[in-house]
Amino acid sequence: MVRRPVPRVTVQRLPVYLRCLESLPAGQQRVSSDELAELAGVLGAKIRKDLSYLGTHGTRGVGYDVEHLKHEIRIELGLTRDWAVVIVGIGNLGRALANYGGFGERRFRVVGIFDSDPLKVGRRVDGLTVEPMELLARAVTERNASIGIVATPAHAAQEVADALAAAGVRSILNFAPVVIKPPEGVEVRRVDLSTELQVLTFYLARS
Amino acid sequence: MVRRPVPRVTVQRLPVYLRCLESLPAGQQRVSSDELAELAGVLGAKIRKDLSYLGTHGTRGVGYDVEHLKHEIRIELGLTRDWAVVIVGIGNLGRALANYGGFGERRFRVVGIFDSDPLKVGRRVDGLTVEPMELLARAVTERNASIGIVATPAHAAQEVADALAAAGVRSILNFAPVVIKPPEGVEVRRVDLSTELQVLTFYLARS
DNA sequence: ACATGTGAAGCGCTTCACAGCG
DNA sequence: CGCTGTGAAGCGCTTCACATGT
Repeated sequence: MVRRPVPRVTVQRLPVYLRCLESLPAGQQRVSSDELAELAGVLGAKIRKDLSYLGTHGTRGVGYDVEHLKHEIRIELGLTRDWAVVIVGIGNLGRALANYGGFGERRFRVVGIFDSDPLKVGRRVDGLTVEPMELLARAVTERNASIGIVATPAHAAQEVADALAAAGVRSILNFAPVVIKPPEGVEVRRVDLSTELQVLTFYLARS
Repeated sequence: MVRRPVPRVTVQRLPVYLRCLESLPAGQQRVSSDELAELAGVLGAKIRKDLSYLGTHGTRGVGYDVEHLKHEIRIELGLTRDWAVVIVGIGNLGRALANYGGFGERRFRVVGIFDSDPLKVGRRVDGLTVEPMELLARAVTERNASIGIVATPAHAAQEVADALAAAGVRSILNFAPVVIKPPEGVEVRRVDLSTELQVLTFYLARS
């Protein structure tokens, strides 16, 4: 019960657990590890082990208090404060992300959208105006953005990531179909439609 | 050198390796594991181990033949034939996916786009017309779709996944922010913007 | 000389199984 | 009794280190 470091795989599951908890009926006060596991598509033992890293206390013979557990996970994930996000690359995907409603629910605020194409600069997307890349650095600083979303074509992604890092962004979510070399001190995660489809065809091709 | 089963993690990296190989200068004939590793952001030993599962043969002292290796990986991933894809849910994200250019390069063909909203049915998106859900089952069969993309709101995702499975789809890529219970015999993968952002804030919150 | 291919060691995560506690 | 919390075992992946082959 000492506070061991939280394994990366556990961190990746916590948002899922949180969402499952939020999907429970409004009146439900308690939940067992097996019940939550069913919703999350894992085994009960994994839920208990994962939650044990948070030092969370359920009640033996009873289960977990839903509200308390949600609160614990939110604290762990840093969701008790707002996070300012900038999006670079306002093509189809960037526009979809800018319009994505899910940001607000989780206290992510899109504070700037940027594109290098002069034809796109000035357009309005979901209440924001597309700004030129020249304004990125100042915007990140002044609006205190710590997360950058890269939705550019592959060839521009590394340069944009470096620019975001230089501007002070500490976390990058990369939607460009390319591996970015993480700038020093910056956490990069990749979301890659094309890769996911190819994993699916691997299994399709041999079944 | 017997053909052991390819580990899941290796399958997930093969598309990345393929993309890195394709990004090499046109004239380059050979590549070493360390060189490819640098591009892919991994260690050389991992490349060699991963490729060993394919029974691929590099040349000791020299490296891998680029064209041959690309071909081997494409075969392994089932990318030597076309795959028909249907997209369900034509909101911002679904529209962005329908417009996504990367499909064609990898031999994925979008053969149908569907939405339950009568106001969206009939609209044209990137050369396709949005069809009503009632036509999904027949379309999957007649157009021989094996992959379904779920881009609906969370509350509709399970139902849509089940409908896709019933229609004969064997692989589903789920963009809805919810865990889908995989229908019997169907491989489901999840792509989740909100989850990824929350993983980032976990690390932001403690640095 | 050089880079691959691979046993073996190391590491981290999953799952088991049950002690502990309400 | 029921469900959590957790050592311990099991499993799969990563990394090492070097024998192997050109």
